[in-house]
Amino acid sequence: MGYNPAEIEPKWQQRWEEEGVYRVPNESDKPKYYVLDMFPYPSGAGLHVGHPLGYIASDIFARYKRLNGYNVLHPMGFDAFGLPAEQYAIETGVHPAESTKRNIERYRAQLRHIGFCYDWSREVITCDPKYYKWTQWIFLQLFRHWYDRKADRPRPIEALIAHFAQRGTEGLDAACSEELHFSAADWAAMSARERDEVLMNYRLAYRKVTYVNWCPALGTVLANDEVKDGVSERGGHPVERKAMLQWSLRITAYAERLLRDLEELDWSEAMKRMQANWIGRSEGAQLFFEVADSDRKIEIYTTRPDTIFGATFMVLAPEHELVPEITTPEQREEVEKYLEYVKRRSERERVAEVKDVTGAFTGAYAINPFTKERIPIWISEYVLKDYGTGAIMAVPADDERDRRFAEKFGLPIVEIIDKSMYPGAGIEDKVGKMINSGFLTGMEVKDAIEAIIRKIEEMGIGKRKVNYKLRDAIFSRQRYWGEPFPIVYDEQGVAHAVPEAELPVELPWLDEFKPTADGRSPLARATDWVNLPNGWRRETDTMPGFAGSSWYFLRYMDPHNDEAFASPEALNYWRDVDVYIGGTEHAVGHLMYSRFWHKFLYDLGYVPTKEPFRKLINQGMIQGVIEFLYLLKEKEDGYPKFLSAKLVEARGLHDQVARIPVYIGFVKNYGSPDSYLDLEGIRKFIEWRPEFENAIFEAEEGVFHQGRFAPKKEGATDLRLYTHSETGKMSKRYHNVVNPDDVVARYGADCFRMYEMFLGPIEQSKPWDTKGIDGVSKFLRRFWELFEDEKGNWLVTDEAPSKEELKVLHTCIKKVGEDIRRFAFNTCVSAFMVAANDLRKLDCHKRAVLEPLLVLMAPFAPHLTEELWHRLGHETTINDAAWPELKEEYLVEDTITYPISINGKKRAVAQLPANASKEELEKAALQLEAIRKWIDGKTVRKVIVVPGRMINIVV
RNA sequence: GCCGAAGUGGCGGAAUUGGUAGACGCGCUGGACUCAAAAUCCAGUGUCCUUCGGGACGUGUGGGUUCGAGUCCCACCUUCGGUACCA
Repeated sequence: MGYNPAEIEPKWQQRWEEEGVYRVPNESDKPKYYVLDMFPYPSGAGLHVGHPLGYIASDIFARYKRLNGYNVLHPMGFDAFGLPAEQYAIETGVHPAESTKRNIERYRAQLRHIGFCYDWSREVITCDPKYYKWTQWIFLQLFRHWYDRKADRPRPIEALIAHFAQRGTEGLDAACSEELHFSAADWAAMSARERDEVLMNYRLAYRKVTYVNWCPALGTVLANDEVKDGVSERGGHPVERKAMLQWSLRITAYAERLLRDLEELDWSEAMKRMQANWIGRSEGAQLFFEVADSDRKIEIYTTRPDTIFGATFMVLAPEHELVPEITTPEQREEVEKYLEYVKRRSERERVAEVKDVTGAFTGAYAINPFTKERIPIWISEYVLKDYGTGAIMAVPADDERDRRFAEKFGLPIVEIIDKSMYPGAGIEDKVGKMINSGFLTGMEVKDAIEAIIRKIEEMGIGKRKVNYKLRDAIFSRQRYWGEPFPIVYDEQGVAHAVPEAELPVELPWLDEFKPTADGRSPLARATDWVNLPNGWRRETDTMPGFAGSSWYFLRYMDPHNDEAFASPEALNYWRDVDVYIGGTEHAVGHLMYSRFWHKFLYDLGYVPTKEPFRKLINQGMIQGVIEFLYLLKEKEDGYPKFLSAKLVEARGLHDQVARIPVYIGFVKNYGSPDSYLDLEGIRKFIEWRPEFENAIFEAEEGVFHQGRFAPKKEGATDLRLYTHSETGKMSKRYHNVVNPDDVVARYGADCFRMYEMFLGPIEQSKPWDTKGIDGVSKFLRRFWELFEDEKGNWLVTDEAPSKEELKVLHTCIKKVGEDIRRFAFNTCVSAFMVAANDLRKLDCHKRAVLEPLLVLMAPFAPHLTEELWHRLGHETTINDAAWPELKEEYLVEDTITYPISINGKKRAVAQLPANASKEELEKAALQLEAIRKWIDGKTVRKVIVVPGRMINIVV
């Protein structure tokens, strides 16, 4: 009897599954609605309580939409290719396919326990050959197309070949890596190999030389976040930048459209701004500087061509192709030393470093086309090869970094802008009057920019250009656990697409996952697979994590189709994702790539919408508390020694201790400032980390060593080894993962769902704290008791509800409806609590009130409401009920409680009629006793009355 | 560094459009029930002062706009996310 989630939840989960309650058809008279979660990467640690936050929110919204008459697509799947599984394989020898399968099963079971309304028949797993067949297929479409800027859409590569055969590059305006110029005759004379290289310059999926973080000691390529301070995070081995021929995707061809189409999206302004900044559109000029005493030219891009008279030196990216050529013999040694240094620097370090600029002089000079002066050419890490042209004209007077560079290396600074009439304008603000600038002198910056560009174009040394910070996406990984490329190379090294009929190119089974000695992917070891009978060879790189996740939302629409990635019928019915919920950590990467792929498929006529995700909701992270023990860096008498955090504090030993994360299950008062290990906790800790078996543990009360406790204080029998608590990521490595299964087992899924929502707004990050969950649990029991008392007596009656009871109900209908629509689920839970409290006070057990309330709460607590719904006599699922209609007439009040302020400070409240006029309200307020005492003897200067809101008297 | 977000009681948070700051819940305090404890129920709970009427202060810090600012503007501090091979 009574509310027993352990009984009703598995029962309903099973029945829903048996009856296919959450199966979604691809045809329906109802309007469609697509609610999507960012699918998880199934890590070995399992789901923690942070993951379901967004899933619960989307589940509530999907259920809400279904109750409002929509055919709702709400699927789930797994992003299953990726680095961690491969890393795990290298460490343990367990094949990624096996660990991934196991992890997915665990995730699936965990998700099931929470009672989501997923249509599991539509599950998508990116490492499944049936799925990645189509990832490869889309890649091939990219490979087979180039972007025609005139037509503003991709066209088949055959059209480009025809163009070259007829006219060479003449009249071509195509997205490319490098502007090429050749004639039809040149094209005709090219070898197959040369033609392949030319076409690579235009393909949307193409190969070029790019740099990777190569760690010779580990024999592997590292992700940027695996590199810290120029060495590998694991092991601290040196890392260098190594050039490799790799696949890239020409996302830059879509830069303008990716930027422009942001406007029509229902995303937060912050998110749109982040995407826009990532795309980084700028307007400026592209121009050439001649290298002195040479026929070489250096191409630069600048957003400030107006400052060219102040360009007193040039800086090239260290990797710039002209560097070896122009470096003079005297400077060779210095330049090479500098290149050696840069090789060890990560890209992030290179741009982030602002305090200390570094560089080297090449010995060569360029000619400033306007001042005609010889200006030195330097190289420096702050100029990046892949941004702009990899070369800049340095204007120390008007650019912060250039100025620092000039100051450090004693280069001339020529002031070119007078900003005296713009007080407060920063060095890089585009305002001021030009000085020392030849024909530009006296102009305003804005006019000067226009004038100089016109002049540059007139002189034929450059042209106006729009540039994007967005770079093409490197699409090769020298890894095993990813999609193989559907590409083969012939004897001459020319890339060919694998015929569509032969897709998927399946990933061969390997037992050794380390890359080869020269940095090629582990797949290179699968020689039987790599070498084809006709002498051709397969591509051995694999695709990155974002390949499979860039289009998975389309596959859910028609997940078992073997003829197409999804049928046109399914695509035309579901169209796009109406609401997409996921973390901000994907703000740029995943969302940008998905938008790019989607636009490409749209251009080819495969999908009916320009954008994949109409509305985006960003969910915050649920953080964990990390509990650290302090371990002295110096051993004491040869024993490791742990100190209570309070002792470390008192003795000021922070510099002399290391922090060892401890499993939170051992810690008393977990999460509070005075969390600690007692003797029992220490024993568990030693059992868990046997290497500390002989360690000394010292706290205020005494010392524990080798199983014995020596009290410092008389009579002490236990100690408190205080831990240091910090909020941070919930992660296996900090041993602070809270498993939703444990919470569900203790409180039930409905309680878990509501508590996660009750914690706060979904878009905010917050630490997980189990303490508050009792409140929600208590609420659910009280809610149940509106229907059935503890003794099992059914209380629901068919009496007509009172006006007051209807007001409680309709207040809740209004609040919950509004709040679900604005994704404020935390306040919905409060609204349910308020309603339950009020109804309990009114001793209301009437069906006419409770039944609609049940429907309101069904999205939040699906099991409990389904159970009570059936007990009320319904035979069909509550998911097919109708959302209760709001009747405003039950909410109107006769009187309103007005706050009355003097000079903006509240001094009194008064019940006044709701229909009173401004004048009546003013009069009533001035007559109040509590108000008179404030205004007596003063003049009332003004009375502000906002009907329905407040009254303010100014004296 | 750059881009983005957030700072409100002891804690999670509420205040939707510039209009009663602290809804709802946790915790805490007191009471009821109980041999006792748990559970449950009732009452109180921002801080300080108080003659117990009330008063002063209070939304990261400093300034500003306004009859009125948690909300708008300027500057700063702190924390979190991203920064292109973690997913």
